[in-house]
Amino acid sequence: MKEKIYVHVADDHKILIEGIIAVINTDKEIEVEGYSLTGREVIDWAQSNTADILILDINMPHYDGIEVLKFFKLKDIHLKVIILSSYDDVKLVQEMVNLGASGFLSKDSAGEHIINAIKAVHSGEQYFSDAIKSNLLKLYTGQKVQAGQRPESTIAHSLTDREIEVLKLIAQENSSPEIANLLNISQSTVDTYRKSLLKKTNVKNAVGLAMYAVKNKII
Amino acid sequence: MKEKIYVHVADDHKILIEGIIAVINTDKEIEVEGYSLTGREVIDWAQSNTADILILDINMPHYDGIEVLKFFKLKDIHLKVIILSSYDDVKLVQEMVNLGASGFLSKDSAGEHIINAIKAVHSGEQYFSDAIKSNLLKLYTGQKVQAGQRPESTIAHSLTDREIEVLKLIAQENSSPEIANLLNISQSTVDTYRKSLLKKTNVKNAVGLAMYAVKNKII
DNA sequence: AAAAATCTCCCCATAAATAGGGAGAGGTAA
DNA sequence: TTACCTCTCCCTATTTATGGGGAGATTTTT
Repeated sequence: MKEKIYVHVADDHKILIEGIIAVINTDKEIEVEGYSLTGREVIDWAQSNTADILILDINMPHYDGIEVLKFFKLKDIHLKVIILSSYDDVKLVQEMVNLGASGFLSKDSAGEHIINAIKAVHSGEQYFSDAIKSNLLKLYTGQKVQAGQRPESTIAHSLTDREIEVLKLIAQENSSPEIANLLNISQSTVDTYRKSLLKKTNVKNAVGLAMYAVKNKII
Repeated sequence: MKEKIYVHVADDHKILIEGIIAVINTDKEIEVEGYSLTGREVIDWAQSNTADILILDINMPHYDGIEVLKFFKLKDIHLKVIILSSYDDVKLVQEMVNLGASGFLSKDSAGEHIINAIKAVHSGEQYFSDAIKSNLLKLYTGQKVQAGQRPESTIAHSLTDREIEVLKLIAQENSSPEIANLLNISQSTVDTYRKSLLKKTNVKNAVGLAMYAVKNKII
């Protein structure tokens, strides 16, 4: 008999976690080791984890999915991560994959896909839900997207790390002087980021930036 | 033996639906009659429904939960509805209850609460998750909130029609001069609305207003 | 009728955001 | 090496936003 695959689930909605556990329990090869309700819990758990795979929601309070992945990278924690997202956003997928995620599941997808994703990722492959794959293909037309290989690319007008940081803080109601303090840079610099953000996202003002952040799940 | 309670589940995330079904199946008195993935499906289903209770997500594509409730009211469809929301927002609860919802469950709450909510609502009571109740109490301090009775609304600081109009336009990236033009009022007036909006919603700036509008489904 | 709420407009003042420009340091890729 | 990108900072200037106050006209509620 095969050895079991141990999975940890992180999502701020308990109902969803219970659903995932219920689905996973239908498969004898996979076992849920535990779950976390916030990003902070995930990070605490990861220090001494025993699971093979982490199923990670992007939107969580106290460190979101992106920050969790960044933490893993920083601390050199090598854990196979399957992202669970409400949106089939390609840019988000790119960011996640670049941060080390091995799979990307849309919450729209049926439960059975979780099983497939877990097994694929556990055996070293990458797994993307169909909606994601077709969205990816739409973007990379002409460019070969080989299975299991990371698309390199640079999507038009993609935001830099620092710009995303500033964007988050803008969307969290911070003013430029406040952001300058939080990031320990001068207000001039923050204003420079504001300008480039407005240009790149093609919105009119800070409200537009906040909406952009919401749509693209940056916050 | 008691007769069964038939439930219909509406949410755009299939995984969550499966989770709810799994949880409900642990109770012998309750049966899931079917599910819908969009608001439009719910409306189609409601024309010839056979269920006792509808569990309704607020955020769905093609007619959201609020619009579904409005449709029920319009068509005089009397169906016991339990709202499923990501936010414990009191104002949202108020709106939902005024639109005829009988219960309000946060997605953060554990699965067992669904069972309790279904049974309570089926026997004619109202059901609110604990987070909601404590939030409500915070608002109605001093005012008695009797179980099973609809709070007779007018939450402190509810927004006026005009304020909501202005709020929408702010959230759509318009500046004060632009809004003044659009509504054919002076910029001074628009600024007055901005001020009262900031006070009532207790956010810091226009970005906060936009986020408030998103959370409360005003846009 | 009286009270309350809503919509409208104005004054003052300061803080913040937007728009244009330039520019150096450091790293990466062609 | 050259070219490019990113991060950082500055200057100038105008437009918006915020915060405080007051107040008349109309409608709704009590």
